[in-house]
Amino acid sequence: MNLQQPSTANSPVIVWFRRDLRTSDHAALSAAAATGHPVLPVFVLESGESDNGSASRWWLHHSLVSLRKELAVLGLPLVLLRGGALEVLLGLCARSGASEVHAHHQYEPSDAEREEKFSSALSMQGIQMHFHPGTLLSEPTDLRTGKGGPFQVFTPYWKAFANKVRTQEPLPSLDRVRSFEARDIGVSLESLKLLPSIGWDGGLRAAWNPGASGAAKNLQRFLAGPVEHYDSQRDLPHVQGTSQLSAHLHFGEISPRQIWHAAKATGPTAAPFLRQLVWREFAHHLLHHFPHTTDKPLRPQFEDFPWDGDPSLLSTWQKGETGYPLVDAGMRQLWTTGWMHNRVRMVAASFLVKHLLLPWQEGAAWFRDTLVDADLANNTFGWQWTAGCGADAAPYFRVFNPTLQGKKFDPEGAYIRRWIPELQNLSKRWIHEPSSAPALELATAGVTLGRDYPHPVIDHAVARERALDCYRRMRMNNQ
DNA sequence: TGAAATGTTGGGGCG
DNA sequence: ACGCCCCAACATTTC
Repeated sequence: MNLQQPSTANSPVIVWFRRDLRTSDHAALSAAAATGHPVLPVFVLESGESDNGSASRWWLHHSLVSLRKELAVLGLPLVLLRGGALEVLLGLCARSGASEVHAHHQYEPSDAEREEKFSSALSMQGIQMHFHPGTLLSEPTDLRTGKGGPFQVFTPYWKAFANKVRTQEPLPSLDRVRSFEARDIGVSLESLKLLPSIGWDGGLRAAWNPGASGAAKNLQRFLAGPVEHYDSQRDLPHVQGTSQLSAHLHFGEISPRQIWHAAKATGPTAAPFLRQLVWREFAHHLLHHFPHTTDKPLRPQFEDFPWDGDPSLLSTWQKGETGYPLVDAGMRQLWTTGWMHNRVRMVAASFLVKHLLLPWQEGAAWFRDTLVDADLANNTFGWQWTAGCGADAAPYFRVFNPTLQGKKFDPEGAYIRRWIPELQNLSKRWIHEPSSAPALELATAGVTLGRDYPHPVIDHAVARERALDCYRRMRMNNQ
């Protein structure tokens, strides 16, 4: 039976916005516009989405505000709906008489299967569903090892990427687009309740400007200077030496190929930064081929690793009260701004799994809850890398010394002072190890350990030995 | 995209 | 002048 609705020149084409909240270099929007039909942009808030931490929801709210403005420039509305996307889209097609839906692919576990399901369910109703690439520079299945399997080590992946992937130029920008009259359809942005009910979001507002224009601004700032010294400065947490694009990229407010081409145009010095973009590709490649790694270690010998640290220390870590300044500064930066410098992420994450012996899954969950850039693929990859149980992983015996990392990457203590004001007046000699500072130094700086700033929750040398011991035991058990 | 322990070397103080 | 020792600086190995 043919259920196809009569498609007229006035029947709309729906653009289903997902994590691609931009109007430039937007394959789905461009394809819809090219049909000549009126275009109906829609965003569907689904419950139970993986990125539903409060910080992430805050970002989404403001990103939708921004998208609505951008669409208005093209003469388009943005319809907001909530519920299961399939039901919602079917309903919207029926109501508006649409016969085509365009969207970008997404790449989290079960997305591929789900997109299959969408395509067939919609085609049953005579509606064409088109999923476009555009969220990544390469599809997760594009690159294969010589043996035909997925990569598990970055360097060979990087080589294959450099050899095979040709990144297209971004799409030409759109002029006005024919719009579909969407009156009386959809709900208000406020009713999505994405904003926090109590005002804890001041730090986020001060730090970020969600949306495509904020993304463009960060890219421009980065390419105007920091990109040149990226290799040496990206590890300094008190310097704005990184692109600050992670959250914008996660929500698709800017496309990876826009970044790729803009960076490349600045010359050969952009190479280290471009390589960093390919880590994102690698993380998505891994998650696609090993979807179970969101909660299980990639390397099976870690299945029953004894993560038997004191569970009460999880909240100590979350609050930034471990007594190790670099770890605490990072955790407080995260809580306040929804973001943490990457070098500090490595140190703070290593501290949770190796010093505190708490499961990396707990850390990953906390990061998903609090990061504005919370991204399942990147986050999963990063945590497994840190714990030593993932792809291209840090060997387990590589235990970061948070004090040394502080001295090395924050030699003046500027980052510590920014996020731990109670240590403000401690000299750079002692700011990374207040618990070793002479009593006079502490007194002069007005710091009483245990009152103003905590004693270390565990001694570094002791923790290191304990972690190495667990590793040795695991190796024994797997022989 | 470590850190700590251990090993090696070479300059200089000193008898 | 010579050998001995100390130890800082660097290199290598181990976890």
